[in-house]
Parts: sequence; C-alpha cells; structure tokens
Amino acid sequence: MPGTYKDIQNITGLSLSTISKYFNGGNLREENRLSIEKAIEELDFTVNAFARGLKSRQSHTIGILVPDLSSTFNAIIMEQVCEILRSHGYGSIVCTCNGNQKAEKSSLSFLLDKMVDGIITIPMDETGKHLEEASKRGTPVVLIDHLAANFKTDAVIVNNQEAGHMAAREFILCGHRHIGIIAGPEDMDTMHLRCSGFLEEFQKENSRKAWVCRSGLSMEEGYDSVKKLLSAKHGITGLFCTNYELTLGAYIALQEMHKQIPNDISVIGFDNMLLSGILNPPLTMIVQPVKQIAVTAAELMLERLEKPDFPGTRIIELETQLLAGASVKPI
Amino acid sequence: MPGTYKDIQNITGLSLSTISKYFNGGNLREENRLSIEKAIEELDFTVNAFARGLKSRQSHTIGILVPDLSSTFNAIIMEQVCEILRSHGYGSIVCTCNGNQKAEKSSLSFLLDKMVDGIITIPMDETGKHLEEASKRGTPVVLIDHLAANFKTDAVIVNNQEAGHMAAREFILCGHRHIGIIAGPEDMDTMHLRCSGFLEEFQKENSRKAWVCRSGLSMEEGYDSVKKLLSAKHGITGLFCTNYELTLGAYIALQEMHKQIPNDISVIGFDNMLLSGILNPPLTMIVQPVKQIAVTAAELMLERLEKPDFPGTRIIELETQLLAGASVKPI
DNA sequence: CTGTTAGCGCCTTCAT
DNA sequence: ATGAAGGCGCTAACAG
Repeated sequence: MPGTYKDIQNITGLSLSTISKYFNGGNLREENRLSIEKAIEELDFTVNAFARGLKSRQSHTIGILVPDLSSTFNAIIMEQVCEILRSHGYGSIVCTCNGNQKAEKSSLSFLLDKMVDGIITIPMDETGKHLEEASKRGTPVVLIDHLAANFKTDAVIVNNQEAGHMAAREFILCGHRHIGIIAGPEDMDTMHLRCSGFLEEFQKENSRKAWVCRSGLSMEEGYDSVKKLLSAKHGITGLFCTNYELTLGAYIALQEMHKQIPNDISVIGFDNMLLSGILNPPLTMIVQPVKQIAVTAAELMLERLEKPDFPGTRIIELETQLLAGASVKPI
Repeated sequence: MPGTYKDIQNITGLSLSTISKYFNGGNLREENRLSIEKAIEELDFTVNAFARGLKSRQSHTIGILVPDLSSTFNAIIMEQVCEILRSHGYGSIVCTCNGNQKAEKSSLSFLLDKMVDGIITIPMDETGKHLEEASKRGTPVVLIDHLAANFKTDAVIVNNQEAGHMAAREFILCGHRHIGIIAGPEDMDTMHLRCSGFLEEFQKENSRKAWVCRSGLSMEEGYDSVKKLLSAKHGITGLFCTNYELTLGAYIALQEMHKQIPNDISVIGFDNMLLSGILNPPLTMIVQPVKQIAVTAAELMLERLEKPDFPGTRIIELETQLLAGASVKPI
C-alpha cells in the first residue's frame, strides 16, 4: 500500500493543495519543498497514476497495434517507437493482431479501453474502418507504412513505388533484361507498390521482361520463390526481393543452389537489418530509413498530443535509398 | 467526452450501484439489464479504467521488460506473451533496455509508475537487485530465461546445460573429436550454460577437443566466428551454434566458403524460428519450446495475480529438444 | 434485487 | 504562498 498526499500531509503538516503544487510544478517556499521531499523519500512515495488520470483524462500511455513481431522490420520499428515514447514519459501498450482483421478491430477497442492517449499502428485493414472508433473517442492515430483509404490522419510512409523504380533502374543500367521479382502478397499495398514500381520502370522497353512470384512474407517463401523462379528456366539474370525475410530466404536458396552472386545471378535485396555487413559480396539493397520512420511516427504522435486541435493531417513520406553493394553485375 | 454511470442513470432511471453491478457480474432483473444495455449502446459507453483502477488498485496491465526486440527469440516470446495476456484482459506495456542495466532499472520504475499489476521480464542484471523495487510495491515478478541470484520469484527457464549435453552427445555419437563452438557472450548465463554443458559432456574423453569462439549475439558475429574458427585450421569437423542469430550467420558463412553441410562440416544449430523447413539439408538443431515458455510465463503471472498470497515460488524448468536433421554426419 | 452513501487519491477553483 | 472544499467516475458496504 503506497503512500498518498495525506501521508505527506501528516508528516509535513502542509495542505494537500500545496503538496499537489509541488508535484505539478508550482512555486513553494524552499523550506516546504524540502520537507515534502524528505517525506517522499521516507514514504517511497509515487503519485498514483489512476487518480491523476481520473482528473487529467490522460494515461501517458500509447497503444501500438501491429500485425506481428516476427517480422524483423515490425519488431525493430516497434522497439524504437517504444523507446522514444518512453523517453517522453509515455508507456507503450503493444498488441499484435496476427494479420487478422477481426483481431485488429478488437485489439483496437481493447487498447482504447485501456485509456491510451493515442494509437500508433501499422494497419492491416487498409480501409481504416476500424480506426473510426478511435476518432470517435477523440484518440489521435498515427499510421505507419500505409495510409488508410477512408480514414484521414497523420502518417509516416515510405515511397515504395520509387523504391521499385530504383531497383529497376539499377538493373537496367547494367543491361539486365530478364528479372525475377520475389514480390510477396499482392494485396498488401507496400509490397504491391514495390513490385508495380519496379515493373513500371523496367518494362518501359518491352525488350525487358520480369517474372513476378507472389507469396507470403516469410523467409521460407523467399526461399521457395527462388527455387520456383529458377527452375522455370526463364533465363533470369537478376532477382529483386521486396522485403527483408524474402531477401534472406532468397539468399540462402541461391547459396544452396551454388549460384554465385553476382556472376551467375544479380540480386537486389530489401532492408538490411541484421544483414548489413555480412554478405560477401555485399548485397545491393533498397533500404528503408527504419530509425527515421520510428522517430517520425513518435514525433507526430507527441506533437498531436500537445496540440490536439492542430488542424489538418500530416503525411510524411520518407525516401528509401539504394545502398550500393556488389551484387549487381553488368550483363 | 465519454459517458458515465450517471448518464446511464439519467436514461434508465436506475441507481449507480445497480449499474455498477451490471458491469461487475451481479444479478439484476432482466428488464433492467436490457435497459442498461440499450443506454450503453446509445452512449457508446465504456467503463472508465482510471476510476475503476482507483478503487480496485488494478490496471489490468502487465509490464514486459526485455533486453531488446531485435533478437528474434525475444520478439517472438514477447509477441506470444502479449497475446495470451491480452486474451485474459491484460494489456502489456513493453519496455526494452538495450542491454543496459541502468536503463533496465529505470525502465522498471517506469513500468511500476504506470501501475502495472505485474512484471514479466528477461532480466539483464542477473543479481535481480533492480527487481526489489517491484516487490517493495507488492508487484509480482515472473522471470524468463534465467533466475536472479538475489531475488526469489516465479520463473520459467530452460535447461541450457542439458541442451549443451545433447548437442555434445550427438557429435560424440557420430565420432567427432574436433568441434567449434560459436558461443556468444560468456557473461550471459544462458549462453554460457549451453557452452559449458557442451564442454562438460564432450570433454569427458580428452581425445576430444573443442574450440570456443566468444562473441556477441548477432548474426554478423556468428558469421565472423565461423570465419575465424575455420581459418585457424584446427581441423574442426563440426560446429555448435548457441543461438538463432549465430546459427543463421554461421550458416551463411559456411555457404559462402562453399563448405558443404554435412560433408565438409557438420552443424548443430539453435532455435529454429523462421529457419524451420528451409535449409537443405535440414539442420539438426536444439530447439527451445518457445510457445511453451510464453504460455508458462503468462500463466505463472495470471495465477499469481489471482492468488497473491500463494506461498513459495514456482520455478518451471522446460526441456529443450534435439530436432534431428541431416546436418551431422558420422566422421 | 435495488438504492443511498461514502470514499479511492489527486487536482483545482476560490479564499486567505 | 498556502489552505479548504468539492469533484473526477466507479465501487462496496449497508439498508431497504
């Protein structure tokens, strides 16, 4: 049973309002300040967040809702967001929805019932319909990764189409005409844009052709995709992998098939994460500014909390970067 | 501004206590129940968790404190723990401490200040000194991965020493006498036990010899360790990798050096995670019962919350398993 | 089964 | 600069 203002009052003889002022940055006589501090020490006192929240209607807690944490990208974004929020006094209540839209909706309600002051999410349901419940309660929402069709709110996204363009240009520059794309799911717009961006640029000349292999998002599926694409004998000279796990799986498959990179086949990967600095030759990759994404999302939220009435919504689009390696070779 | 019991009262004409009873599982006349439900619908009412917490002293929120989420093992454990807790109505406030003990201590205070009902943690500081603050406040703690020397509390651990034994026996069985261990940090007891367990068993005969390569925990360091171990020309015929990332890095290094598994070198990995079902030949691995660990940790916590006065502490030791693959070959 | 009442711990006018 | 008093929304006796 922790102490209360009353206990401090009993020790110091000061009134509750003076004590409250101490904790909320008012001016008090130096001698009173000290005696309160002594009492705090003695009692091991900390302010009761429930009582405070009851008045202030703020929990200093943010809900984080993501599809899953097995994806390294999500896990790292999450980790960073939590850390930044925490350094501003905000706790992060984390929910995953396992790629399940129904779970997404109920997780959102769950978070709101926990009185979170805001929601940062990588939405699954791209209509954003489930988010209406948040705005109904006046809880701000920040989106990561993609916008929601019917729900305007602050967001941090990345130019995935341009990411596809960059990869295509790199291959084109080196004279490649037959490329396999390890594309992931078509109904996920980030993945789709990377792929369609690539195609858009690459197929400007129709002497060039790309084969798209759709799959899930996992390492295993990257691995399988390579096996499929290469066994089909399309004469593919390069591979574009559209996320981290797919890249890793593809790399392993290539090694296993004794395909030398870039002599036998050129490769452009996506997101370096833990891969950076390992592979030999270093992989040419499209990288997302992970840190930046996390910082921006956290900042958008913190600013929104400070100025709930700030008009309009801010959509921050960050650029991906081509990290030049040595895995793409002129044909 | 969400509604309150008073609003429901105004609509239904019922008293506050009847309404309270509705929300806390009491018996009321069917007709009253219905009219309350109608009012709830109309108001979009949800119970105010602050007010409820103020009385009940429970937040229905658990603090999760882990070193980091970039480690896939941690991320997946975390994900599962959060999910289970959530299915019991508990939110999870997640903090990482980046392997920093000072941050660990302050994160713990942070979580306690958020009024969490319990703490589930993979502790860094193995004395457990920082956890005293939790017990001082009467907040239960469940440990994952290792016990804390000076802090007795419920815990889920894994028999890491036996994991080392199993790996050693597998190599011995196949007649290997020269093994490299990709061991990770010596001062981390899980990692240390896997290694010392291995050595204990393997070096029972001194015709057998193992070379230990210490490092951090990352994929990159697994990669480097292999390069180091193999370039030293110890005549190593097998490798034991002691965590997931190290295994992955080691595998990549071997591929790159065109070492065939198991013809050129035998390998025992650790934790399959995303690797399962990919590698060819399938890797022989020591696997931790990840799901089981998460479930057990969550259950220990939930049971402790139900019976705060249950005497004694429960330490659940789970077994690792040798998942037979085809990466260890008789010499 | 329902209503009345008195707090839970903190914050905030309003006086002093 | 400090104190007194009422209320945030919900719960839990206690009465009826």
